[in-house]
Amino acid sequence: MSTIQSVERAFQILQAVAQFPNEAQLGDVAEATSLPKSTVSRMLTTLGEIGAIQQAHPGAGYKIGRIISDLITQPSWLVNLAEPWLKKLVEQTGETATLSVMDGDRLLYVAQHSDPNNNIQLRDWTGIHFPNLHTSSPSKLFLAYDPILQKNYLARPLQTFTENTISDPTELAIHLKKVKTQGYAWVREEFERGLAGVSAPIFDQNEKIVAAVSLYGPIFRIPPAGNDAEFTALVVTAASEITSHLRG
Amino acid sequence: MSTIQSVERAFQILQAVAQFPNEAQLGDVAEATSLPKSTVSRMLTTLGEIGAIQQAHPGAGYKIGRIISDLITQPSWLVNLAEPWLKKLVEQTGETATLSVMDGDRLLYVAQHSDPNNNIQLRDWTGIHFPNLHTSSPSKLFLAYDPILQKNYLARPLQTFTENTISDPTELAIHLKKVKTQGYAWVREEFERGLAGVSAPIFDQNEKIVAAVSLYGPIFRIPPAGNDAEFTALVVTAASEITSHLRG
DNA sequence: TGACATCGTTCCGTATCGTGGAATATCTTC
DNA sequence: GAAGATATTCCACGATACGGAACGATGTCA
Repeated sequence: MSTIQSVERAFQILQAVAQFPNEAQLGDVAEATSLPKSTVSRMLTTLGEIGAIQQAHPGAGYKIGRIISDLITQPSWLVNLAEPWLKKLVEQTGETATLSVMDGDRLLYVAQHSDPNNNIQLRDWTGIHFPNLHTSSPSKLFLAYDPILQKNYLARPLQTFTENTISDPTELAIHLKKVKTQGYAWVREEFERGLAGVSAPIFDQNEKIVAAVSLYGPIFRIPPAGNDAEFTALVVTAASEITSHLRG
Repeated sequence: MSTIQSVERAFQILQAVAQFPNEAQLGDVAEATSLPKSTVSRMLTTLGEIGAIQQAHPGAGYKIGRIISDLITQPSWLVNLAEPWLKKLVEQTGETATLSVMDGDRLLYVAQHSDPNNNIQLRDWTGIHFPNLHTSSPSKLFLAYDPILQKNYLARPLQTFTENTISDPTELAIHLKKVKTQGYAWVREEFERGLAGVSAPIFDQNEKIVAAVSLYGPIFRIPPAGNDAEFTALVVTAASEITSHLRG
């Protein structure tokens, strides 16, 4: 099948604009793409109206517009549903809020929000599949509430990452029983030094865990064990409200 | 001026694809955009060849392609030139390497690289204009080497951010003299708790400072004062090599 | 196995759209 | 005010994109 020349040209122009260090002039783009200035002008006008290209003010140079970055943020209904609660947790604590689900036998992070003004940030886990279920708080919840998953997981060797990692299967089973009883899970430097957080489960109408809400941060900002009740309650409440919303 | 329908349609299709939680089917996109399937098919083929849309395999659903995210990374000649050294610093230390320049009377971060495997990350400063020159290590260098900038800056009140901020103009002038003598600048929690790093200057052929290379991280991972010579030397060496390259 | 439904691809006549050179408008510099 | 540079607009034209129809591939069901 043939392709569409105008669309190919539009992306040539976008890539040319993206290559300029600051802002591109129309003549620069025409030169870079070997297209007539009238063609480039019409393309830039179209891309400008779409929002794929922007100018600080009329007459200013051109640069890549916000629409391009918006295309990479791919929401889903659960991500959309949970977003207000994740943002509220960030507002309340300044720490990083995430949403995760199980995808096969690995945890999948599907959304992450954080305070953009914090210099110390967690890396963005969105889209990442995490196999080491015993070392992260959301996946501990899935292990706690899903006996089949837990049985299969404990049958495998548990890798040790830090001195805090719970690698003994018996010890982990006891720990997961406690997680289920209390209805939330903590990790403190069990996967990596400096990283701590708490998670709470989101259930569907069949009382089945479908997702987990988490609040993470660098350990020096996270309340220590024994003094974390308020912080924990925020996450448990958020997850509980999302569950209620999910049930209708 | 008129706009280009095909380009508008292409972005309609991209936005439709972006809205699907997992992968979009051709029929889904046709429905979402109210376009005939043959039109959508031709568009998806074109966007696929460009790389703006991708399929895991033929017959699989469609999702946003890598080209879109590439458009947001905007290099410049200095950014391109410095990139190998910034990446090397990240490899050597695991910390965050940045490149910054002065833009008017504010510091501008133009590039940042970090180890993607670190959970504790610095937020991305790229594109940010930073006015508080006395609290960041690259801008201390500009203050140290540019007497006019220093004179004008010291004439203004210096804001205090932490107990480590040097807010007294006399004390700052003495500190900047030392920075110029030693040829690098450190900050340790002078702007925000937990944040520390070192910077070294890049000079042009006229011995004028044009940019600064920095290596930042959370303070618990950064070598303490008195034990930072090796860490400092890595940055000074990188900046010196870039200067040599710049000079030809 | 055959019928049927659904999805995606390809074809092709048509006319709409995108083209690009030229003219014009705007802005900056001297 | 003139000259130069940059960007915008116009418009005749034909090349391109269009979309319905036909077709091929795949999956489901009796």
